[in-house]
Amino acid sequence: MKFPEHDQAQIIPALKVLGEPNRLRILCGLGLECRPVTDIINATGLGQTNVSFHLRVLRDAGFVRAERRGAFIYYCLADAELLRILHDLKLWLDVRQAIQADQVARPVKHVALAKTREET
Amino acid sequence: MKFPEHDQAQIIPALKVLGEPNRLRILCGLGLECRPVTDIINATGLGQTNVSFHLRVLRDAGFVRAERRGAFIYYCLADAELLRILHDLKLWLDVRQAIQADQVARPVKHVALAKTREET
DNA sequence: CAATGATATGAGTGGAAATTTATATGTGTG
DNA sequence: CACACATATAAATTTCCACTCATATCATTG
Repeated sequence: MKFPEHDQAQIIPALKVLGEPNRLRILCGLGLECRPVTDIINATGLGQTNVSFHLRVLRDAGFVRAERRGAFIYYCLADAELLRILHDLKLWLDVRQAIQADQVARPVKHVALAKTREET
Repeated sequence: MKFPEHDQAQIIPALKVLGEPNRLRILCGLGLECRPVTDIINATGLGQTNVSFHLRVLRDAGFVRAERRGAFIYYCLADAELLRILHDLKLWLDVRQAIQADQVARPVKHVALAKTREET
């Protein structure tokens, strides 16, 4: 599979947005059912201003939708499919970790970069 | 779909690693065929030390494999499947962008956050 | 083993991004 | 319309991370 720079440039911002712990937490805490900001603040324990900041980033990135109802503003996932993609990544990482654990377990000769001088 | 904090903690580092432009460029430039570092340096135009730094991050994350052959060290993708996941994300973003462009096109009433005072 | 080339590591620095502090905007309610 | 509440924005601060500079390690070759 090929991945031209143009496509890279497209996903980079998305990866940056998702790669921030509090932001991902907010995102994953959100379902498709919309919730007011105060809920999110309580659920996460983060400061109001901070939550607001992250919500804006998530909104700008198109990951969440905002909807005003009276004095409140409700947020929800723009598309739950995103979670599936993240889950895919998680599964891949699981497999990877298993493989690497295995490679460490039986001392195959693979790379020896940056060797610590034990025996010379 | 559910995404517990434990799973989030697992993917965060991966997202961080992938979210850096030069790193992603190195990764995507790499195929399954291994290449020595000098090749990567030339291909990217980055400094040797910088490339080395990013390669270490990629290696620690399990995204690339390193293999020594004589004085050279060859790097390649640990698993091309990763590119598929990134591609999945790209496709999702494509769809998202189309949807949002559409929503901007016809002025449906969605949110009006942070209104700029044009008419009052 | 001296010298050269390939790559890695460590300390230091600058800039960007996250968080906080302070304040503004917007909305129901008496 | 004044007040209280929900949320957003701006500026200031802190935290983090990519990049560079200097140097170390490792392998090859003479």
